[in-house]
Amino acid sequence: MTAKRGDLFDPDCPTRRLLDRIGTKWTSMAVKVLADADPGEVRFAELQRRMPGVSQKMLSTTLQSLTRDGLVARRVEPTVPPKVHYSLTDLGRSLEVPLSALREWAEQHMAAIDTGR
Amino acid sequence: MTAKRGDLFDPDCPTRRLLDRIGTKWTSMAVKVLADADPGEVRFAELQRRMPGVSQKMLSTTLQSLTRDGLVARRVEPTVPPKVHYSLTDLGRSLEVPLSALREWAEQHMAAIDTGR
DNA sequence: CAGGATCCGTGTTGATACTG
DNA sequence: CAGTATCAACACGGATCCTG
Repeated sequence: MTAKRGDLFDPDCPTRRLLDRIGTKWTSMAVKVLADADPGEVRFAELQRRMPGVSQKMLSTTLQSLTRDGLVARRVEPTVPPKVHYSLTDLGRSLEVPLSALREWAEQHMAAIDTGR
Repeated sequence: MTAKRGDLFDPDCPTRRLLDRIGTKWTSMAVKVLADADPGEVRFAELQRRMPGVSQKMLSTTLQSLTRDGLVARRVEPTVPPKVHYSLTDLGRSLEVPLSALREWAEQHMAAIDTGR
């Protein structure tokens, strides 16, 4: 609130806080998997299947964080056993725009970066 | 090459590797400071002055990483004492485009995220 | 002036086991 | 199925001292 807009040097700078979130190991991958999901909704186990290497704990933590931040919606079917569906919110989808721009840049230039070293 | 444990989700995931870099604590700030720099070149001590809170070690580490990746150029004046100038490369400047889009998103939506919790 | 070397606290990640 | 709980390992970041 009192932080100046665009002030990267403020500890509460929004850009840094955003990068703290999408920069964590599994967040960006989860967002992409959800964005690419065919029905829009993906269940927990299916998410884990599409994110090779993620542990249950980390997937759970990641999804909780994204849900708290309003980027992901969580819908529970109270069946036995329960089914939990995750999907991007409007906010999450809006993040996809700059994020996909970043992905394009990454895909175009990271190879050059690797060979350059 | 033998696959290492933990990161075999996709042998080529440039996006995550990019986020690993710009998601670290000081990288995005360094890029922005260099992008906004008036003469384009900034010396080590000046960079540290413009990045409140960064330690010598972290600034050094950050700049080495950026330099290895070809995002930052390092120019040394062999004087005594030496002067080292840092600047963005063309590649670094091209990253500024998607990165500034991300900054705009952050400034517009992070407040909503905070209030939403 | 620029940055390397070292030590260390802390947070994040991960493996494993357990539960409603 | 969809998590939670616990413990251990490790990388990150910070403080400090040292050097060409």
